[in-house]
Amino acid sequence: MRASEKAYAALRDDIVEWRLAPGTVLAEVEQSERLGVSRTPLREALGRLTAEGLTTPGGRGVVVTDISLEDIDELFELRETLEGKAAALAASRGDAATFEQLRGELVRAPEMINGNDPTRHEYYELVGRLDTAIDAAISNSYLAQAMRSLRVHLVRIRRLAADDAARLAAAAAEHAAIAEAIAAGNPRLAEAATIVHLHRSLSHVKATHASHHKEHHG
Amino acid sequence: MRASEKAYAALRDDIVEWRLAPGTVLAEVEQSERLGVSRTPLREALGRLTAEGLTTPGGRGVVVTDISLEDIDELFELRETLEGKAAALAASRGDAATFEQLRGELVRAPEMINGNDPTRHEYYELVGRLDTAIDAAISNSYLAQAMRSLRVHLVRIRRLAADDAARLAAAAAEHAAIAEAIAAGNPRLAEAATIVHLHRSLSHVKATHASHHKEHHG
DNA sequence: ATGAACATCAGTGTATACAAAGACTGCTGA
DNA sequence: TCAGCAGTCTTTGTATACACTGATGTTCAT
Repeated sequence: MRASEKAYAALRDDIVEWRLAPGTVLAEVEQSERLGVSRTPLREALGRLTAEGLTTPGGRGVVVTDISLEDIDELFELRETLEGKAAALAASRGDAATFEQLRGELVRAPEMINGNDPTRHEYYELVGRLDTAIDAAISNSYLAQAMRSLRVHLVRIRRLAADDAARLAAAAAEHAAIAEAIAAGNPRLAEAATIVHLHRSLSHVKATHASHHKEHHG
Repeated sequence: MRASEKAYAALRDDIVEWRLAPGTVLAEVEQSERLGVSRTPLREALGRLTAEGLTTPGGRGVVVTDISLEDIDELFELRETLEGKAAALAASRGDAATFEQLRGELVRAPEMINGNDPTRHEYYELVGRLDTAIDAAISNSYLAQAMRSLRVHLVRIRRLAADDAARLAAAAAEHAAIAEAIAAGNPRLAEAATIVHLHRSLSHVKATHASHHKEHHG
């Protein structure tokens, strides 16, 4: 594995998993020593992170960007636009059998969620497969790229919300509804189902974030 | 000016202005010598270009990405989604006086187009001001960023289309309609006006491209 | 003549040394 | 005591040397 790739993956992970808090300044020598690479590949990694919006060039060095509550609203506003359109396109252009299959798996998702894997790896992998299927179905590389660049930030936010079993089960049902609409070739329904799902996710995130805040400061 | 910035600006310009044709491989030593910078800042420039999608890592070195006719369709599909949403948000959140002012200027745009400046600098500057005003009005940095990253590719495409006076006058009228809808605070009308404008632009680009193709090969 | 193995080389990936810019500290003067 | 300034020192920006990889061509054996 290339050193720049290694540094990028490590830093990205540290930021997404909140091990590097927003506002942290990433000094080049400090990080290059910590990650065991030289400054050259480290700078390349920082450049990629900045391009993705996970870091931003601040006065001295790059700093980890903040995600405030307003940012989350903005993020979901864009996400609603992009994923709504993507779901509609997938319904128009996608292969019905593929999404019918995914719908079937999603309906049985509660079994995974209540299983004995605390990381819910199997569940998240299934949701990832739905994303991938939509990406492939829309056959629009620019839109797919735009959504990919958004997902980084979403993973970061997901880490803020407690992924309790109840919410996950509800989310699985919402995903199943999206898959069903796409399989049925109904663009407007697919878009609507996506928007409903995103709004519920947003409400959940904001509710959790508010309680976290209360817990820490109240 | 930093060397990396200089290299980035130069390469980006060369690609957007079609001086570097799609498929051209940008070898590091070759380009660094041509631009008078060392390999280190040049690599940073190539990284930024690749992040923006103007170049792509191909086997040996990075190559200038192609823009085919299908790509243009995909690009406008995403553009319709993003700019349609942006216009709607601007209508909801923007300041009416600002867009009323812009509408007035756009109505008088034909005078600029038929003026004696062959580059139509004044006209493009006015259209740019409309874009900027919309960016500011939506107050959504993620959406604004997504649109900015699209505009690079659009400039590249614009260079393909002949910007004849007739089309420019029509485009100005379409822009005026968008500004009017935003000033009136009518989101759905603003979105519709944007979609109409983009479709007409796309038709014009494709028509020009087709005739170019015919001219060269027929 | 053809195929395989090896050598050579072009070109990227990485490390490090050097240069420049900017911030912090301490001093001086009012 | 505080403002201004200079010096130093940290940190980024750039250049270059070195390492490694993959490709290409050549040679030798069959």
